[in-house]
Amino acid sequence: MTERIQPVRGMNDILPDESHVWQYVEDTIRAVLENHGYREIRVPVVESTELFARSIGAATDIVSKEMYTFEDRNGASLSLRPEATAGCVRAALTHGLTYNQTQRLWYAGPMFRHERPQKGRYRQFYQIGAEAYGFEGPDIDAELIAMSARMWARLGIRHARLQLNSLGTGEARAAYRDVLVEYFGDHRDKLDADAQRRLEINPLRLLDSKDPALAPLIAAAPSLQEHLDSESREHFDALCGLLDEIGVAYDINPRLVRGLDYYSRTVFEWVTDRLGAQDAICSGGRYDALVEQLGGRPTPAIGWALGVERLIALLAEEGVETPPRTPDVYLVRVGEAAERAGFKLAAQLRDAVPDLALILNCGGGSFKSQLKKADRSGAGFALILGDDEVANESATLKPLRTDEAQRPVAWTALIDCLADELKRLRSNDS
RNA sequence: GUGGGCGUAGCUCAGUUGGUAGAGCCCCGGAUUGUGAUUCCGGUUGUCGUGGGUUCGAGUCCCAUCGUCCACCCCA
Repeated sequence: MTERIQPVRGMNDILPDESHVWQYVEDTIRAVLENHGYREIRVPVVESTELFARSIGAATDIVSKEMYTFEDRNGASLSLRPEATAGCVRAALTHGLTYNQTQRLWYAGPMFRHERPQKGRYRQFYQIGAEAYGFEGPDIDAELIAMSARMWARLGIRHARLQLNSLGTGEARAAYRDVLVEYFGDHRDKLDADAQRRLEINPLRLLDSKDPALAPLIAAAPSLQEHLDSESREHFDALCGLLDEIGVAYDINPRLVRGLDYYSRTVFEWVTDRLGAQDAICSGGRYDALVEQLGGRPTPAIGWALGVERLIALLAEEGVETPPRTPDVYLVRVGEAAERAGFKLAAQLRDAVPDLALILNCGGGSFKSQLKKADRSGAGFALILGDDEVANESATLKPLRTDEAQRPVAWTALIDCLADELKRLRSNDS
């Protein structure tokens, strides 16, 4: 045997047995997004490396060591997108979507980060995200958060909690950063190499360190909330008020800081205690400075992204059932004459009843094994075609999911019969 | 990038101190049956992740390598 080619590490196949769960999640979320007036945008998987360096931050781990970066044939440095916000903003600027207008957008697709895979973390992973441009007030923050809460409800997810914080404006955040650097700098001797590296690269992230040795130091650190500018404080209080009003519960977590440089003011994260280390299923926040940073006019912006794999894992963890769509009819053909007649019959039925989900048994097999397959397919009916049936131009319609008796149906009556049965099947479903 | 666990049939796994590769599920054929559940009989499936080494002999011991899982880091 020839040597097999292995799949790329951290990149997964989504097999037929699981793809229906993906479709359930995608369909449910898409419906909620569209119902809130968000419209789909599709942006490239590949962008100039510069775009990510300028938006996410050149010093972040994502950009400095996790991107799939390569040169194209002209020598330009390109990267597979590690997230889609940068691409959405770039597309908005390219096409003038934020010029004197607001936008509500959503996207879905694969992202790429060269990390060591583990539970809930893969090198190719799927995100669905929502972005809103040009909205100043806290009501859009609340809308985006409420929309995500509504998605969990629709999907059947119960174990997700909302963490909320405000980083303040860019200036306030920068000032606080300096205060933090000074504070932790004074206690440098208590920081291990890892923490010291964080202090250099992203001091805010020291606050959400998991290292218990740092806990006392973090607890005594100057608080972000105290350094919030009054405008951000008002915005944040208003957001909390709006969430209170519609009954969306949240925890204010002053240690919630985001890893991407572009965030400012409102930040939030939906976390769960059911998924192990990768516990964030959806996170986002404001990035009011990003549009300008990428060459546009100052434009307020906010968005979130959810991890589809994590959502699906959580769904399984919560025991949410997502049964696959089953066929309506499984056509069993026994014998050569039946195979020929059945093939033609199947084509006629499919043309006449567009909604009909019909599986044609191919490749033979005994009558018994075919019927077994029909049963396992979950079909509502087996339509049996043997020598006898062909001889008198009929087929035997055998209900599989009920105790009803099988009955012969003439070929000429089959289309009407199946249309009727389809109606019954569909009304039973709902 | 760092650390630890694990790689045996399509799937889930067993395989004693080194001695001729197994079970269940699945799949296929048949018997029984209420033409499909149950029960019974028969059948197919393996470079034991890969490459070296030790040994008369390696799935088992040693080394390397790849993959995978979990955690750190990072983050959806």
